[in-house]
Amino acid sequence: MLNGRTPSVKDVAASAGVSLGTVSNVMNRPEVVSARTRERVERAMTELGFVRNESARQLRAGTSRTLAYVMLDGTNPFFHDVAQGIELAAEDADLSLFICNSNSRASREEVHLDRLLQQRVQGILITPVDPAAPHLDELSRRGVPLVVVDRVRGVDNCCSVAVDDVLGGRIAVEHLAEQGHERVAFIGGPDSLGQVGERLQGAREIWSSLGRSPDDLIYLPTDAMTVADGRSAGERLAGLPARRRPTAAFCANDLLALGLLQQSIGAGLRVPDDLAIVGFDDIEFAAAAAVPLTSVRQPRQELGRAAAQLVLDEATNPDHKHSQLQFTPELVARASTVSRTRTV
Amino acid sequence: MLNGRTPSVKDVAASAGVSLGTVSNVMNRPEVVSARTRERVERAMTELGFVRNESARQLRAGTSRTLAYVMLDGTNPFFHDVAQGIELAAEDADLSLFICNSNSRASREEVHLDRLLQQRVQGILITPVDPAAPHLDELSRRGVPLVVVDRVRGVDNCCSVAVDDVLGGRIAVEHLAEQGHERVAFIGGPDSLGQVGERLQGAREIWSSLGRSPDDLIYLPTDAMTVADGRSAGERLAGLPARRRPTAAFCANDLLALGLLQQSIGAGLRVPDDLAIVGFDDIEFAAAAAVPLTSVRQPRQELGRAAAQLVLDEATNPDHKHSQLQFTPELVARASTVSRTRTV
DNA sequence: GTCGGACTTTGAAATGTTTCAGAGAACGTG
DNA sequence: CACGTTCTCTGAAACATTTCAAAGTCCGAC
Repeated sequence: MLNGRTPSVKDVAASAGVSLGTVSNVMNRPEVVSARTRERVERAMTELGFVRNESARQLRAGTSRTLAYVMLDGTNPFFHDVAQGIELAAEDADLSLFICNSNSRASREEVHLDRLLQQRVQGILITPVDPAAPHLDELSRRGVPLVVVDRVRGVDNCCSVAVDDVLGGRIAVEHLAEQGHERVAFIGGPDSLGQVGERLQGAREIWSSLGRSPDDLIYLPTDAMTVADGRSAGERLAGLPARRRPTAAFCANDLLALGLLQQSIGAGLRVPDDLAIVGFDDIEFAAAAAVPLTSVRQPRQELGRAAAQLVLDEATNPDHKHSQLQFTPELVARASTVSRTRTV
Repeated sequence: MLNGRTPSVKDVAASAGVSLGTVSNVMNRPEVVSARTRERVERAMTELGFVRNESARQLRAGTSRTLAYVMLDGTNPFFHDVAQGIELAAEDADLSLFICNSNSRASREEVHLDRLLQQRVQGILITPVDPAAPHLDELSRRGVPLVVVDRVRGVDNCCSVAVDDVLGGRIAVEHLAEQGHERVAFIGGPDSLGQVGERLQGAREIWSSLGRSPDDLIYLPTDAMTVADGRSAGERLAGLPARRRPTAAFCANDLLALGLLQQSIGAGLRVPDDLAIVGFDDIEFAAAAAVPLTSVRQPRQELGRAAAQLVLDEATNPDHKHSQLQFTPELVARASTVSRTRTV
């Protein structure tokens, strides 16, 4: 009857001696079918090794069972933690999660979005290359539930989930000031990145509100936020005349901080005595560094989980209101700023 | 005409004044339709904002346009690099890649596989929790193209891609011996993991072939292969009586090595002078460590790329033969074993 | 007995594509 | 002007599900 073909509902129905509709009922509302037939159908299903064809289901039912996350940079563990949070929420809602990676390339991002549209996914979470990109508006216009993660869009035409970056900058620099540092570097870039700008802004705010001179908060811009950029920032730092050289650095993410840490130790500096370092994100590897890294923690999994919940609300709740969630970052002090502490 | 509905081929056809079939032809074999109509149809498509419904396409065409990778442990960057390699190959073949994460839980793995089956993905790549699990046989029996990545299955009923772990163990320990170490620790576990066993075996082989006593190669088993396990191994190492204490450690992966490095430096040891450390995998963070880590490099992206090619071959080539690809690992010497070297 | 209701099951329609045999049109050739 | 070719286009069938109105069955109450 079925020669090699993978068995369909029809085959199951035939084998169990019932109609198509009944088999479908067994799968979708088992309570309406009598125990006797249900059993018979279930036996037939396992005997034939039946596996529901999700394409057909989706085509007819009109609703897909997957969410998607387009992450920005696969080499930064931060985004994997966010993805993990999304996955947990998706699992709770019994959905699959499609993870894509734009690798910071707008063109790649567009290709992914296009495919996801074709797939008719139930909702899209994204950390966009450029939050202002028109193809994101396009999505909203089409009515695809959309949540921007770890970024914010100018307008409130979609949900977003992020952390208060200004506050993050404040607490990082406040911590350094408390440790007695009088000259601090801010390392990060490009400053076209909203977050970099905001973290720097927070740093400057608290710095001046502590009565320090703006000249003592030195901005060392970087091209990107990788470990390599951190290393080269370290070299630039070392090249500064001793009088102007900061005794502490606040890096806009942990990758930079890790690079700076490596470069500094390699150059024979003691951390934190010669140079204190604060990172941002608090990825796993921050705590695992040779000198455990002080970092501004983002609730990474929570970010993802909350974003998933928003996208689900938009997908299922007819009177959904867009909202911009903002989490509060938190300083985790470790040995890279606090001498003789062994917090891990 | 279409009230709120997303437009279908039928709508495009109506709007362009052609038949369904012609619209389909424009999408799938543009060469058979005249330039004039093609243009007209294309205009209609953009005007209506038509997006092909992939479910319907797949249902009718019988073939899906996605591959899937079920990764073992999302917290280990190694697997993300593998995934990246797969993604590149998928991109070349114009396929989407579905990334799942079993988090080392067999139950989670099964859920994912089940969904992928329902999705009728074109092929599955997997780093399984247990390469001998019966649900993997199940897949082969169903005829789903399957490739096991970074593991090998006992029998040759499916393709696999891995690295020569015995050789990896040999070159790591050979390197340490060359550096003059007389007592070496092997850190890793559980040894039920095939790879751990093989790396240990390689270590032992070369050690004895160099005429050293088996007593001087100390096996420190761990519960898992995380940074935390590396730290606790470091504590156990420190607890050994000075006479028996190794001067070098070979860790079965980089996470362990990073943990060991952190613990050692925190305890005031100098690396490599007091303790030399070799890792395995050569993840990005190995090179980024405060003391850059010597590691046995696996060609991570290549692994993924090769696996993807195998799965595609199985999916498309009717006389596909299963093969077990084995890559050759390579030692990357850095400062954690070689004093006053600044290789990064 | 018959009726009404509760509980099951059925069969056909619908979903949005692709495919393919064949219908039409256009045109040069004999 | 009939014919064969070549180039385009069409229309219906097929894919595997879900849904839902309607048909059946059973059972206790009157």
